Amino acid sequence: MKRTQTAYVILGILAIHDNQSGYEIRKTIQQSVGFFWGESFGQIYPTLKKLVADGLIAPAKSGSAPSESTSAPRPRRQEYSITAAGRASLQEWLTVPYRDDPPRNEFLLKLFFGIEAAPTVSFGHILRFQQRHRHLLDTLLELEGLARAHNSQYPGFPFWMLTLSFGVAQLRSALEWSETALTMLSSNQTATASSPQPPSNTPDTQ
Amino acid sequence: MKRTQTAYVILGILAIHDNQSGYEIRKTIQQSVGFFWGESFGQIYPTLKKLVADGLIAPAKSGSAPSESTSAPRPRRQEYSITAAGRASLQEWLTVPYRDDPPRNEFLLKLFFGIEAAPTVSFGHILRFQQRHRHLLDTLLELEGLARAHNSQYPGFPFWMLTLSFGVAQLRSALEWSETALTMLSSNQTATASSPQPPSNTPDTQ
DNA sequence: ACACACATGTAATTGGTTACATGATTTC
DNA sequence: GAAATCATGTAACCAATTACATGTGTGT
Repeated sequence: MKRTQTAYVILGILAIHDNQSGYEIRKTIQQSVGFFWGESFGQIYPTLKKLVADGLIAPAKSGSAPSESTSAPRPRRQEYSITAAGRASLQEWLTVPYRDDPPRNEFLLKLFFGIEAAPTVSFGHILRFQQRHRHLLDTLLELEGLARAHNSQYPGFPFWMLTLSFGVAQLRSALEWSETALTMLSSNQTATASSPQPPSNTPDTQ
Repeated sequence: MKRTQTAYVILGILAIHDNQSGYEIRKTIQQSVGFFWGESFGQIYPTLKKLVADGLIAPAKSGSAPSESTSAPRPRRQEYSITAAGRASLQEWLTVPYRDDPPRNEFLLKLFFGIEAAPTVSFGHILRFQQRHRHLLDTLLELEGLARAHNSQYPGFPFWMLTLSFGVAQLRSALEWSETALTMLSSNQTATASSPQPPSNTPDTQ
């Protein structure tokens, strides 16, 4: 049966750790697969309903601390757990060859057209790229340490490490490349040799 | 003014090489930025019309070989060239900090949930990953050679090489990782040590 | 004769983000 | 009492893919 990728992320997350609310699921996603996968609430909540309708997950009678009053003062908050059918569906999806989404890298695109802009422009993009990647690498290494310390007993642990080490390898190679790219660009810029003023710091687009 | 990314790819391509038809533009895209950017006809043709309407590109009086008959037997085929306004728009876009699209890597996702499936499943994904990446690396290195031989005189050349070397670096690092990943997986598979049968070769999904 | 590359376009659908709306609980 | 976080949901919008429709020119 055809389902969105979002559905399978949710199933996968619940397969690892049951009884999570939509809100929690999103946080878990960010903290585990966040560096290569994102989900928004606008996608998660509708998908949860569909999954319930299809019997792949089941709403749990909200777990801890019933707070001893009948009228249940706790805010409406729904936890879900994966069903046997859900696990089966997840497993089936896992065996299907992954499809690699057609790549779209705006950074590389702007770099490719770099000659059309002032020399500092591309330089600035690469600097920004470097900053972001350094930061991500730090985060990932930290995450790796935490995981090694606290999660090594989980059966899925080796797979988690695999994805992490992939991320680390890619980031390291990207950072190495960025160094050579910067030197290449500055050597090619003959005339405009005023100290390359890095453009106003990460004005947070998007 | 807000425009789609597609619009800027088209502008960029026409900035490098003018007078191309929609069909050609797409081919050029595939052959130049194809390894990190894709465009479909369904996107290109409508965008071309919009760009004309906005005065960023102009339909050219179809160039070569008017075939000397008045009724123009040649199939309708429209070439476009970039206008001054178009070039300005491209340059403006180039200065805007790139936005990195939230990543979505289904390969890593399936690998992350690998424990839920039979051990050979993840192994198979990585093998497939390896094959694809080896192939892409070959293509890229070939492209690099061709570019060095034929395009080194273009002013944009250094930037093209930069994107290529990035791709090559990323692919190499990914391939290295895949080797260690395979050995890790096979060492972890204690019991099921029957020679790990690679699953039926690349059944071309999507 | 057939297949393949050239060539342009539209419609349906999808997968997804963003913004909006609402409200409770906790923490400072 | 203000701010942050928890918590759920809907509506509007969007970029883009896919499939469909149509036809010509070229090479075998």
